[in-house]
Amino acid sequence: MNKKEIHIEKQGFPSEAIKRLSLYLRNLKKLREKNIELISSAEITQFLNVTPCQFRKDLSYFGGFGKRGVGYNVGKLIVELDNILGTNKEWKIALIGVGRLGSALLSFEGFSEFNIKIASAFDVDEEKIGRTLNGIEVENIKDLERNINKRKIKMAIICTPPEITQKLADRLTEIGVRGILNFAPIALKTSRDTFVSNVDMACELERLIFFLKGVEDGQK
Amino acid sequence: MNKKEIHIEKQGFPSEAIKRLSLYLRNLKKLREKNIELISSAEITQFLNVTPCQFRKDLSYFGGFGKRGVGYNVGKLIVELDNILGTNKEWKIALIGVGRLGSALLSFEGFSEFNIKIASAFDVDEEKIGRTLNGIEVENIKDLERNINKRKIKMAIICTPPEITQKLADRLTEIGVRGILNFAPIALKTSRDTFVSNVDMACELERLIFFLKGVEDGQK
DNA sequence: ACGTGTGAACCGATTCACAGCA
DNA sequence: TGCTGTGAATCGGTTCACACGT
Repeated sequence: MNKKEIHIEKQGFPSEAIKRLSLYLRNLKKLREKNIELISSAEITQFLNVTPCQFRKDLSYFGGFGKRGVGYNVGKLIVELDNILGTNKEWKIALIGVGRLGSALLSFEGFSEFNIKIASAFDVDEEKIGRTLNGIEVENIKDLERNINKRKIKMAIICTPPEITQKLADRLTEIGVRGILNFAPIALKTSRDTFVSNVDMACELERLIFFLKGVEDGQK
Repeated sequence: MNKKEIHIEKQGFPSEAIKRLSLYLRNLKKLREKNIELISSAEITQFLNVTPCQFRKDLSYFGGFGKRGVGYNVGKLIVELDNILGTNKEWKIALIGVGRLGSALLSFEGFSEFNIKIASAFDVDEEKIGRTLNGIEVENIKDLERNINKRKIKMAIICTPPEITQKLADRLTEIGVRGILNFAPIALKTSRDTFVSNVDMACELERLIFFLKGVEDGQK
């Protein structure tokens, strides 16, 4: 997944910074649970793969949330980040393709920490349609447009076979879905105002192998 | 997931280029199936989110595989990329954490196109240990070191709860695992010579939401 | 003439270094 | 003094533009 897949006007901050803000938010919430109220950029980045400087820079794109000579108030910063990221209201997402990966994602706990809720699931398979998984009824993909419109859903996760993914993405953008997280091994083409994030697990592994191979070759 | 998570010495080419090579390889194989023998950089990148120029540049890091004024021979380029990426020999991977996501990955077809084979699976859950999923027997995580060493496995996919992930990564690097694909929502810290790729689905979605939110706010 | 291969120019992201404030 | 906030410097990756080979 990659910044270039997200089509955005110039923003003044790197798109990767947003992913890091999510990371910070998650960790701040852990700190709050431990009743830690104050934290410096050096302390919080200690366990993330981020430099203190980058942490401060990322925050500075959105404002000055710390106190010089002191650090950041954990509770206050959580509120700010919740605001910036939109985590303070629930976001409904449709999931398309209830195969193994799809059903794993349906029951993935990790989304809830960011107030993300899978609100609809679709599949082509008659076997799956009508069944309920993790509280969500699997619907017929023929009803995609109708149901997504009805529920005013603006985001989708695609985990279908690659052959049908592009057409699906076209249908989704057609009805106003503006964010797509794509797990199918294909690079989606979408209009400029739709944000796509491709997670290509095979390519990811492939890259690891490449670097591993380099090490092994070097040892020979 | 992100270039900075991979610890590498200066290579002279961007780490992202490797992911793109995988993408090219996958598409070249599709072209070969359609009996297309010759392709230009402009033609192949038409359906990928890559410019012709970037395609040529990516290849040029590893050599000149095309013919000027002509294009690239599909079959020949596949052989070259297979070589560069190490896809010409089978890679064994261990999978740790056979929850919903883990078992989805165990049966993910997409790895085979790159000659990637999940060779071992581990879990802590007594219920799961001993069961066979997609031809792989789930083993007790206590036997992690013994079995990974025995099978000379150098790579792992982690899909455990985040609390135990760091310790697991430490155990893995300890016994010589040098590549980790991490799905747990935590930024792993590892030694310099271990390559880690973090796939953090929640942060990924969070970023989509951020940009969507921007659009909606703009409309108000 | 055509499409590749590549040094140079450009652009965006990260890091540095220090001014500013508690 | 200590840590934040930020313009400036640096670094790395992408894109440009054209020389080169077929």
